[in-house]
Parts: sequence; structure tokens; C-alpha cells
Amino acid sequence: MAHRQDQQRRASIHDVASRAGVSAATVSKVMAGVTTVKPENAQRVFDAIEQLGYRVDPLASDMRRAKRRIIGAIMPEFESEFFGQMVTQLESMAEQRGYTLVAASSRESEARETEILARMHDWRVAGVVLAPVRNEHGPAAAFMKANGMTGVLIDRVLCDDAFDTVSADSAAASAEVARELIGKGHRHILVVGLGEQAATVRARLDGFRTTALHLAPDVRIDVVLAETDVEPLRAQLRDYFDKGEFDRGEGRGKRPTAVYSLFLKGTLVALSEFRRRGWHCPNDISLVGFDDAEWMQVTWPAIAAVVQPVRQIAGHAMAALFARIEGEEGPPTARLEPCKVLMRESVGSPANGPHSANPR
Amino acid sequence: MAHRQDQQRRASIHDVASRAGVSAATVSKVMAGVTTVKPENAQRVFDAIEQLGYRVDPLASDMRRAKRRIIGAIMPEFESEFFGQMVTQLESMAEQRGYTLVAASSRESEARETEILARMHDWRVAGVVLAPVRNEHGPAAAFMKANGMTGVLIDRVLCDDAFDTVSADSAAASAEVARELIGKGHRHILVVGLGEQAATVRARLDGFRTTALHLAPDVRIDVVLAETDVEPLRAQLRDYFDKGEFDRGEGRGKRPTAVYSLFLKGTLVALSEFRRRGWHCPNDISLVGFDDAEWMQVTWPAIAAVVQPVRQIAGHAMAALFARIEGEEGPPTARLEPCKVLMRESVGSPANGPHSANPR
DNA sequence: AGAAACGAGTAAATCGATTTTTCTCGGTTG
DNA sequence: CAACCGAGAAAAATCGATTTACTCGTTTCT
Repeated sequence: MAHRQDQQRRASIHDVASRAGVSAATVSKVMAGVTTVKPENAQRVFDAIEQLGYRVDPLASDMRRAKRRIIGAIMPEFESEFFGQMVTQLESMAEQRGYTLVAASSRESEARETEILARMHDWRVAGVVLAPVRNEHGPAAAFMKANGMTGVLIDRVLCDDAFDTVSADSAAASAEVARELIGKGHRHILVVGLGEQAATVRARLDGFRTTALHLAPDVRIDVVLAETDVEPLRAQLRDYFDKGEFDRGEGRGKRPTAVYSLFLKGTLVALSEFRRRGWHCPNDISLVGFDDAEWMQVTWPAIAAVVQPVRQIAGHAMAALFARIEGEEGPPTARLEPCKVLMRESVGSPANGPHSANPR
Repeated sequence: MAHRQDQQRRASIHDVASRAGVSAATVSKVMAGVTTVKPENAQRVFDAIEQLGYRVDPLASDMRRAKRRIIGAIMPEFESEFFGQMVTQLESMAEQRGYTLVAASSRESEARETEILARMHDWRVAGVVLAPVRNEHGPAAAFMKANGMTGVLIDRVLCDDAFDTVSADSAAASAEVARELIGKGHRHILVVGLGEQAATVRARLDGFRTTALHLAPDVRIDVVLAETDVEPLRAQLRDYFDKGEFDRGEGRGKRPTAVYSLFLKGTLVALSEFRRRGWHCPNDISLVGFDDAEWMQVTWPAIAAVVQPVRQIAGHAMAALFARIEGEEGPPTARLEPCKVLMRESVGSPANGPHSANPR
């Protein structure tokens, strides 16, 4: 049972050394597993460590090396399942290698992002996993480049000439969504998105549009994109539905029969706008959203969604990062991880629905 | 424009000192704002800092002090909105005071919780915000006590004899839920919960039961509690509904007319069980859940929920923690922050619903 | 005038570990 | 018998900032 100092200051390597009757250097060697130590002395050191409850101070230990055993992670936010899972994954992988993960949220601000990065640079982190607010061309990536930091970009990126990137294959997933919707007979689809500048949103939109037009050249695709905030998007969406003549009961001539949201918040906004109008899925309108969430399969109806492979993204990001930390050279890689599209009840065929604006 | 060393090793305080033609001690004093420095020298120091792009190494800076400017935060998980917001808040408050927040997730395991805590102790963090997996009597709190660590307990706690605690006033909120449900005429209510050992779950259950029985002594309250995992709860819940004679169409004699979930996951489980049976809220059954989530107000129907005051909890936790760090003495305080109860559409009156098991 | 006080600054110790260099001692070799 | 070798361990340097203790001048007070 090792409890000596209790709330006093903790034992240092010198305390261990003097108790074992050797020098601090020897203790260090024993802990590092160097073999040129007499077994007898090694045993005395182990005993002393045990008795004093000694543990290495990671701060002091890191002092001398240029790269500290710390990994920084910068996420746009912590509130969503996606980034929550991402941090959890990253944390456990960093831990496995004896690194400490320090996570910070940029709160969707590029200025803050750069600030955090500068602070992490101050800490001389070994590497950074950056999920940029917009895309790979922001000031944060530039900062990393300018300061020779080691890092990996994830999520809202496609590829970069300086850093490895890992993200979901948005384009492929969107193409599949397009196939599904077109296949079900939808010919007028509204795409809503948030974050006009996000690399992923662009890829999702293009992937969807290309495939949809290819499969059904007569399809009409409307787009409502907002820059950053959710409220402008809500306003624009409301406007879109108000200005169109969808509520005049002319049947399905003008009103979209399906909505594809490129972002989780967009799905929420679309849903709440449907509610405001008394529209139900899938009878009045179909809905698919990028990004899955736990609640989507328990609501009525269950919401169809594109599931991002969080584990894979985190795994490959960390693998790439540690490879670079260990000195791997070579051109940056750009990885795209395949998504799963879960077609749930919120998607139906336009033929089945009344597509009227009157609930019940 | 300060970019000299680029990817080389960064400037240290000695580099600044030699460039300014003073000693390192003087540089340190200038940065600390000590007034006994000749303005001329101070200026030279500032210039050198500017030119070299010098920034203090927080690691080295912390080396000498017993308590480092690091705050540890341990949450049961990162995936939920609640803890996500909590971490975001804690982070920004730590930052404001020039501290770095290191967040870790115990993944609902007490063993991991203690491990993380030990690692944070190694880092000699100035303080810890611990959201324990179960309650204030776990091994983690004991570890903190035994090692004289400074800390605050939040969320799944009531009060403690060694640490300040801050949590939502679960009992009061549950009492309000009881008032609402009883007021609407419900006389047979099912309470579902997860985490039998969590301090908060107990408080929520007791608060609800006491008030409900007080207002309507004839009320029947059934309880389905599962220990830790969500799957056993789902099984128990299914069992509960199967064994009862609720599906036999005997009207509202035996079937509960409302469900109160004590935990977010419980709300999801309840909802999915309703779906499986084709029950709709609020016509077939009413639902209120502890813990709010963004999606709850956009689904159809919107789910009634108890909103925890995350900001207040985080704020008071940090205030208490920093007070202790700065040496405040005195007995530990136990704070209960008031919740808001949002009665949304998922709650109705039993008189209005068919309470039949057949949907549509 | 001499002592005390003060202003401005520096060298050196310190924090706790790691790493390089140096030293010691027993044994071997020429 | 001196030179050499090598295992094992101690001493010292290092990492970068802070802090203590101390050194000069200069001014002020008695």
C-alpha cells in the first residue's frame, strides 16, 4: 500500500534515488528499461518506487524533448454527437500511445481556431488533429504550415498540399442519396445546407446534383444555402416555401417532394419548418439528412440519414498523424471514408403522398 | 511581421534577453509587468519579443509552481448535448483565467475515472471538475480526497463532506413534472430510469413520487429502473408493457397514461418502444423526459423535457473551484441549480386520448 | 560624512526528469 | 607493470521560465 506523502508534495525522482541509494540517472534508466543496470540496484529502485508511490511527472519529462507527448484536437463544437464521438475516439487512441489529448472547440470561428492553434504551438504539441470550421484553406492550416507544425485535417476538407486529410466521402454518399430519391420517383428536390464555404457542403451538393441530373435530366433541384448561422437558413427556408406557390393546393407541380439536408442543423431546421406548416413526413414531403443522430431512429417517422464513419475517420487520422510524428516523409495523403445511407421512414414515394399543406 | 525561425526551434527567453541586451530575469520581469525596469530596457525587450515572435512556453512556466495552470475535467461521456455544452462552458471559463482545460471522458466506467484522475494528479493540475459516473461516493472522489486534490463535483451528486458540489435541482424539477402530470389528470404513471446508483436518478424519483402522492394519493406509480446499460432497460420496458394487459383494449384501466423518463437515454428508449407498438404521443400515451435536446422541439410531436441549467452549473462549479484554488477555506458548499420544465406536445390529458394500442 | 534606503539589474538556484559526459574500479592484455 | 577496456554508475548539462539573493550606483536621511 503506497500512501506516504498524502496531501504533501509528491515524491520526485531524487527522492526515489536517495531511498534506493543510487543516483537519479540510474532511476531514470531503470524506468526506461535500460539493461546496463545491476539487477540488485534495479530491484532497490523498484522497491523505492513502490514505497513512495512514485509516478513520473509528465510535464518535467516532456521538458527536454522538442515535441511533447501531447496531441491537440480542435473541433468546431462539442455539442453534436459527431464531434463528441470523434473526440472520444481520438482521446482513446492518443491514450493508447501514451499521449495526452487536449481538445478545444473553435466554436465555429476561424479567429478562435487560429488562436487555439497558437496556444497549442506554445505547448509544443507533437501533433494536431484539426477539424477546420470551413475548409483546408483557412488561416489555421496556414498557421500550421508557416510554423512547421505536424498535423492532420479532418471532416470539412477534401485534400491539401501540406497535410494529410481524412474525411467522409460526401460526394459518393450524396450520389447514393440521389439514386434513392430519383429511384423513388422524386423529380423536384430541395437541397438545404449550412456553411456555404465548407468543403464538404460543396462536395455534397455537387455529388448530389451530378448524379441526380445524370439519372433524371428533367429533375428540378432547388438550393437553399446559408453562410454560417442557423437562423438565416431558417429565414431563407421559410421564404422559399412562402414565395413558392406550394400552399395553393395546385398539387405537386411546384412544390418539392423531397428535401435533402447537407448538414445536421439543416435537418433540424427543415423538420421544424415542416412542423410549422403542418407537413408530415413522408406523406407531405420526404426528408433525408447528412449526419445521423441517435434520436433519428426513435422519432415518428424515423429520419433517413447519411451515417459518417466516425471510427474510421478518427482511426486513420491518428494513424497518419503518428506516422508523421515518427518522421514519415512523402506527399500528403487524402483519404475519403465511405458513408452508410440509412433510408428510413421519412423518405417515401411522391406517388403515395397527398402533398397537401393540410395536416391530419 | 514576426516570422523568423519558422519551422526551427522556437525562441526562448534567453534569445529575447540576448537580443535585447539584458538578462533573462529582466525579460521575465517585463512580461510580468514589474515596474522596476527602465522604460528604455522594457522597450528593447518588447521589440525583441516582437521581432522573434516570442511566446512563453506554458510548460516551462508551470514547472516551478506546485499547482500548474491546468484544470482537469472528467465527464462520463462526450456524445450528449449536455456534457458537450458543459465542456464548452468549462473550457471558455478556464481560458478566461489563463488556464488550459484538459477534458477526458470516463466512458461511464469508475475504473477509468480513477485512472484518469491519477493521470491528472501526475500532471499536478490546479483543480478538477469531476462529473462522476455514479455519485459522490465513488472511488474517484476518494482518490481526490486521499491525495489532497482540489476539485468540484457536478451533475450526478447531491452533496459531499469534502468537495463543493453543483448540480441541477432534480427533486424540485421532478416535483414540477409531477404537478403537471397530476394536474392534467394522469393517475397511472410509469417512471423509467437508467443508472440506479446515480445520485440524481434517486433524487428525481423521490421528488416525483413524493409530490405525486401528495397531490393525488390514489395515483399509481410504476417504476422501471435499470442499472447501467441501455439495453437491459429496453428489455425491462418491453417486458413491462408485454406483461401488463395494456394491449387488450380494456381502456385505461391498467395501462399507464404517461411516462416520465429520468434520463435522456431513457426518453429515447421509451420513444422507440412506443414506436414499436405503434403508440403516438400524446394521444396514446404522454411522455416527459429529464434532459432537453435540440431535436425534441422539432419532432412531431415535440417532446416535453426538463432543461438543466448547464451554464449555471458550469459557472458555479468553476467559481467554486477557483475560489478553492486561491485558498478559500470553509466547509464544502452544495449548490442546486433550478431547472426549467418545458411542457411540449408530447404531454396531453388522458381524457383526450383513445389510449388504444392501435395506431392511425 | 557615513549609514541606510532604494532603483535597476544580474547571476544562480530551482522545478523534475532525461541525456551526455565523466569517473571509478576491476580485470585483461602487451 | 603500465596501458587499456568496459561495465556500471555518478556527476553535470539541459530544457525554459521564475525567483531569490546579491551587486552596484545613486539618493536621502541623520
